[in-house]
Amino acid sequence: MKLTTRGRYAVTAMLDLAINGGPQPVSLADISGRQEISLSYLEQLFAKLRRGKLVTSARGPGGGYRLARSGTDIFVAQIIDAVDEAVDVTNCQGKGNCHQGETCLTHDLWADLSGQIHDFLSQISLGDLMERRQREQGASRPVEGMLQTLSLG
Amino acid sequence: MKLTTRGRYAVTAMLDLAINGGPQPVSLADISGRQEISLSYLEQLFAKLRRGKLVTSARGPGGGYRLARSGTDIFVAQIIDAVDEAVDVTNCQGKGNCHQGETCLTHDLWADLSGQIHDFLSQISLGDLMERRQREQGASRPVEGMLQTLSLG
DNA sequence: CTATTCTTGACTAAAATACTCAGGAATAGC
DNA sequence: GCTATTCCTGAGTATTTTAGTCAAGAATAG
Repeated sequence: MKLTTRGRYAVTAMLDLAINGGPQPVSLADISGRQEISLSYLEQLFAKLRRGKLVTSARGPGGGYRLARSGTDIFVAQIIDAVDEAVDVTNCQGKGNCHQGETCLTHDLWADLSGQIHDFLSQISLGDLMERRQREQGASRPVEGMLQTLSLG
Repeated sequence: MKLTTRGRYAVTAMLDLAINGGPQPVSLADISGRQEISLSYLEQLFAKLRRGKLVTSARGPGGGYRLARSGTDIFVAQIIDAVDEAVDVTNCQGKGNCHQGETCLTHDLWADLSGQIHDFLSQISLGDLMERRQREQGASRPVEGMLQTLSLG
């Protein structure tokens, strides 16, 4: 699990899709305009999102991308996984040839740690993010919502 | 909150310090040898860790670094914060001049998200990691432990 | 047909990462 | 005081990643 700006772009774009899309597909040009992400960069990201089966595409005029399934069934971790291939956590490339075993232990440890983060992000769906967004637009009050539903704040 | 290999190096090095250190300081050369991290790179990392008041240093022969306080009081989030300066999450540099307000919303959203991860990593101390390590060495059984104490698995 | 939109691959500029190198300052032990 | 050890700092550098361009093509709605 890596946490970079690319993942942020992808989550943002997917959320745009969840908000502005529906039965009709949304073109990358639209997302590019709204979110100020370069079209070509979006093309790269959506190629990966499509391979990850998170979106489906329709070519031709009026075409674009749709969520492959309901936003309540697409999770932040899945989006990040699709665009940010996992880091190789081990120095020994998983061969386990770190001499005293101690080195490898810290590697396992880090792998577990990022596993935990992964689990955490697997609990947050696009639906959650949309829900929270609406609540904020109504009340113009920050945070809350998600923090509570996720019982971590 | 960024999650990169640099942070991993830092956590690994700090854990090495927690395990192999005590009243006596540990030299970077030792850590370098054990963890196979280049000495010069460690020097850079520890300069930041020292500025972050996570370690104290002693020069001269027999010198090295010590944890600035108990391992149970040093948290993974603090280590990562010390070496990986936070990302600027907004496109608008916090000016709030994203036109329709919608753009800014997704930014806030991501900021919250990484805030959550930050909170999460703020719950894991070096002490926890050491404790878990011992449990594993004794029982040679993976994961468990931390997963439960953190009530997230 | 034609304009639109996805699809792909190759390429590139800029930034970040993971280092190296060189010198200096402090200090413990002789 | 000398010397070896260790931290400390800054500058530089090779590699990788990121973010983005460019060009050509395929599908399809109208």
